Amino acid sequence: MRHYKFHKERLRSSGLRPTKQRLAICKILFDRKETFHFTIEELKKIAEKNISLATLYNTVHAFKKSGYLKEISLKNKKTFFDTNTKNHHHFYDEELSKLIDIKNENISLNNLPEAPYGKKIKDVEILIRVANNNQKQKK
Amino acid sequence: MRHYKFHKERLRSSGLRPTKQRLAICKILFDRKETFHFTIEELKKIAEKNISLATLYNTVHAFKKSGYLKEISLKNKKTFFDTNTKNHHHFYDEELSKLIDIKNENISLNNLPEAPYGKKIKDVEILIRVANNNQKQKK
DNA sequence: TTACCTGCAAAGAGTTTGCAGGTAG
DNA sequence: CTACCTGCAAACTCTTTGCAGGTAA
Repeated sequence: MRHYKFHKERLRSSGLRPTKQRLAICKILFDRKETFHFTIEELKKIAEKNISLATLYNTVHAFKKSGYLKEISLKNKKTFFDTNTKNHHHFYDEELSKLIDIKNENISLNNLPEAPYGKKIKDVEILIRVANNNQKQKK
Repeated sequence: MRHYKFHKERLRSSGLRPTKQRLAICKILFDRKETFHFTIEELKKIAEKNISLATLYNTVHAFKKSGYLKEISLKNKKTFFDTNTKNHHHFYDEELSKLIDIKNENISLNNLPEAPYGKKIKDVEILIRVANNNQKQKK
């Protein structure tokens, strides 16, 4: 429970009370070195014991709203979240349903197109789909 | 019914018989100059009269499988399809739930990162989210 | 104590499927 | 005539919501 205070802080600043279920969720999401990509279902499996879906959904959505989590655009019907909220992009392995961060120095756009009239660019998301080397390249 | 033959051809090569419902769907999707972006729900609304959801889903999925339609990655829970199957990218206006094609000459990546070990790049998808100029920039 | 939180189960939204009657080849 | 197709409604999956009992402040 090393990061307990940060967890409480995150919850408070998301407008949530620090309950033991929510602290357990924080531990899973934020007590790790690596970026964590997950669906609610996976989070449920990891938390397992006794945290209800309702609590998972409401906590995750509060974190998303306050900027502690980011949602990723995918074709998948399940929603993916990312604990890395910095501007960055992803590889997506459809076979494994796994996301992998792309380090920002490894990718860059050289022409950002102009937004349509009256619109402003909010965000750029690049998704690179990958497959195993030994498989057919185009589905 | 100018493109009738092409519609039949598309259906045949997707393993489907050309029935009048499916020809009506083809007309909506392919008898147009502009790229068409749609959800099944929108297609249903346009077709209206008498085409069932089952027929819409099975026809659209067959076209996707045979490469006449492309599915777009979005956070949206509804699936978006695109009649432009060439490699290209999109603006997405979340307020209107509208996709707009980006012309390929207006965008380019200068460093494509190396795929993770044992993987090969299949596809790159860039999504640029836009909002009205007079609104808050970050959600 | 009071407002907020929890788990459960039911309701929603989008998509998929099973089936009995209908149609293309 | 046969295999495939259609519309309908039921089933499924993921997500959201209502509620009655429980907990943080």
